[in-house]
Amino acid sequence: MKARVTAKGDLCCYNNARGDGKVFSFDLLESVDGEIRVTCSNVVVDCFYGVIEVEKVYLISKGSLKPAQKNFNHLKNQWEIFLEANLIMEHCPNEDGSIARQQFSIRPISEIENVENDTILDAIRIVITVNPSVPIMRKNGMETQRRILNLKYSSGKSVELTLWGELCNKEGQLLQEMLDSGSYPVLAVKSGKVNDFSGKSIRTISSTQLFIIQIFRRHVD
DNA sequence: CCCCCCCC
Repeated sequence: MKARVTAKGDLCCYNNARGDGKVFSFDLLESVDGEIRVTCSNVVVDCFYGVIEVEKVYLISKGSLKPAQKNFNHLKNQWEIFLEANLIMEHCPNEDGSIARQQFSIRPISEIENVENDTILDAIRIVITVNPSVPIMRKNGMETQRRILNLKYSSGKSVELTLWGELCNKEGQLLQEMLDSGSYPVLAVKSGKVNDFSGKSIRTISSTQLFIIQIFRRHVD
């Protein structure tokens, strides 16, 4: 397949009953078949973890298909690819415009109120407020950052989006600067999680990605 | 072939 890397996971080293190992996953987008997660381990990690870059297009052969692990993988695909040491992977230096940078599965505007808690969804909304980042002590004693935004939901309504961790810094800071300077960014949220604390809201998880896809200037009469 | 998602 020829596909673009849309996300790259962290390198995980583990030690369990079967011994030591390392593993990492990345996500691919193909122009016809859409998105799929790829996982590889050990010697394949050594060859490719440092090489694979988000947004680049690769030709990949000889991966094996297996059912998607829906607990960890929220992509719209019932399959995953596992790459073993016999894989063939090469970078396509000619950018292929037929493959998007990311794929979003947007639900109808009225739907979020009826979406079940913990659902993973995508959303494309105008950001109408951005609160400062604040430190939060997690239940495990580790400190993290939290930043609450409001996304325009329908006329007169907004839905809260809570950013956690690193997303508060680069992306959250940029969004705050845009609002402060009189712009309304349109934010695409890939893989946000629906929360049910005093009404429905959305929060980021570690696989959430944020994209600013358009910017409106504030209207002045 | 690991990770199970953070605060009120």
